[in-house]
Amino acid sequence: MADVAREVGLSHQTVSRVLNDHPLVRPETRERVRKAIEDLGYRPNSAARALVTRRSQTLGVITFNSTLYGPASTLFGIEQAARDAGFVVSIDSLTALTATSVRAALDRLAKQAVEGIIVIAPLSGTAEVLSALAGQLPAVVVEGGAVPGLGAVSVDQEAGARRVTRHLLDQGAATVWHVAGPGDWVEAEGRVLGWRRVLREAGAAVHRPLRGTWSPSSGYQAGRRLADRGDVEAVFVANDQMALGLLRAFHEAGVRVPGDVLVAGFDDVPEAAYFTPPLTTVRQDFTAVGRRSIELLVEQVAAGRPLERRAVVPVELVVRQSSTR
Amino acid sequence: MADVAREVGLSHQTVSRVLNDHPLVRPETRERVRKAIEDLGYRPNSAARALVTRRSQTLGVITFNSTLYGPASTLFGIEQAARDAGFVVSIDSLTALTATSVRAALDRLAKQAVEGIIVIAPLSGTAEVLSALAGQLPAVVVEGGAVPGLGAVSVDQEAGARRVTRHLLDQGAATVWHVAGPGDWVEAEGRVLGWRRVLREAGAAVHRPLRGTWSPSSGYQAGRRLADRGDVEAVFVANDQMALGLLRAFHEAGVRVPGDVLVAGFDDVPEAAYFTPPLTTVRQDFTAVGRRSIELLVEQVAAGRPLERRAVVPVELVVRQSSTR
DNA sequence: AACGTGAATGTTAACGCTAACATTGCGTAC
DNA sequence: GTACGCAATGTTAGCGTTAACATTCACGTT
Repeated sequence: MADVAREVGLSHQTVSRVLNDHPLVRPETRERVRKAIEDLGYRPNSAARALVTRRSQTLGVITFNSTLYGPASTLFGIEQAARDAGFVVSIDSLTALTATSVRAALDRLAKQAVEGIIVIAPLSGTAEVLSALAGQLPAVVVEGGAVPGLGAVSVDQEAGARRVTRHLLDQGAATVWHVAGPGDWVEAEGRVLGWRRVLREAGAAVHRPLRGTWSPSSGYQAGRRLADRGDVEAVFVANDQMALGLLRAFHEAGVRVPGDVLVAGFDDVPEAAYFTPPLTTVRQDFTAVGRRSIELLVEQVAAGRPLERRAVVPVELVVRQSSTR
Repeated sequence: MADVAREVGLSHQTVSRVLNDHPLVRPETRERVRKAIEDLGYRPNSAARALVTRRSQTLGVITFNSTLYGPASTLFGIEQAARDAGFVVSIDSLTALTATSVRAALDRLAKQAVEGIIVIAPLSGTAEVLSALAGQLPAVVVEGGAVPGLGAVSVDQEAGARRVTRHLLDQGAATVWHVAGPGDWVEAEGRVLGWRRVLREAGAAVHRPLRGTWSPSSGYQAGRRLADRGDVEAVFVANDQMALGLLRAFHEAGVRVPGDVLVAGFDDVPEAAYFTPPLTTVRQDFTAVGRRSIELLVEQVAAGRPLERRAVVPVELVVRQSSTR
């Protein structure tokens, strides 16, 4: 910076002013400084700036299962939005989702002096661990249940489940079976709730949901069991991956979809339209989730303290062959 | 730090020594300082440290299409390995892959004073843009072709393509058709090369590859065209997503797989085993790619300058129903 | 007893930047 | 013509850490 100042015959402070768009600099001076910066290839030292301003311009993201379509897309939205807001994103992905591992991740991010944190760790237990953060550091929880004093962004799981269940009933099914995700996942429970509510309202039989792990193989197993029953008319599977496994099991068992059984999933992964048959599903706008998370977080950072805020991202029912006769 | 020093009645420098595991500190003193740090909840200021050491402990990653299974998994491997090596990872994901956007990303990362960069941007053109980096900053290119003076990690695409093509021939096909990825992708070309070579060696007819975009819909279109021909015995599709689309097209056209046509893909996404029929494919160890990238990068960072290094990650043929009679 | 030696600790000065206050100089009012 | 105000720029200090050099002190050597 001193070099640039010398080059234009001004003080380093004026150079700093140009860099920070301070208004009290003559336009002509500003230009001269800009040119000198360019000529000398000067780059501001972010560590020095962070030291004196006490702002790292960094946001931390704790994520779990980041190779799945959903979290990966959310991460993508976060990164884009953070950049637009002038922040850099530091990722910390977990291999296991426990109180200890989340705490360790929080610790690592704190060490980096992040100004705020987004947690994509949709286990019900996460909320508790994070409540320690409330009042300390701005944070947003994605699909992690409500944490008093923090931001929360979630997809309207229940509405999606309701819509897809109603759709299956409308297609003539007497009732709808449900292959749920793991019980300790917030998203899984939201979907169970919506599904059950519609069945109750419609006076349809409510069978106990089958539990899967989100993986295709668990969907496959659920599919085998449902195929064996022989009295199933419609199945709402809690995500597209499991729905794929279920379709496979049905196919092997000679159960035709949608001929014998109607099937619907959740997520709308890019592959869903090309399953056999193309899968009816609920589209989640993961990128929007990422964007909204950053909005909520940046608001807190600007306020200089955590704030309780909530955002719900709407869903969209996508009807395809697997659920239409 | 001064507070800690005061607490134990020592100088701040001794505290610094404890923090940096300097040997010349009495074990007893070390313990006292550790305790005071704990008691006071002191956290070192990374900006101050970065300022004086001129080391940010940060590595940058430029990625493209990070919502796809491959890049997302690679990213995951990178993040894990970087953490183990004591580095923090800053992600910059691109929405478009052009010389300008890559340069902009490099610029943003440079501003963050990253100590090295990994580029997951598998277009042939990337190499040129990055060659400007050679000699400047340690960098590793993933699947981006060789860049003189930089590290490069790639999956052995050609070997994978050779193996899968030979497998299809072994199953009795007179020749193998190929649905390739976009021509400007390094991976796509590697697969074309391996495929063609095996056909040549076997004296089989080499048909012009059909070009897709990696997406299921492009695979679907290719599938329709191949189904129309009626003389196709086997197809090697350049990735699993396109293979899914192709399977769908075949299904609609009444072409049975593997009865009428043998099909194989590439990647081994988690869904592949549950396609209809389960898909023969080539497994890529994306996590290993991430790990190796960090190894190569850390080596350069330790050396204090870019080094030309190459790592090739092996592949594995996974035979499933789609290619076996 | 004086002296060197080396382990353990202390002191000082940067690192590159911004905040806060200080100075300059020019136009305007009286 | 002096005083004032305000825009534009300059000067100084300090953010929290580590590097480099300085000091102290215990101990063994001669």
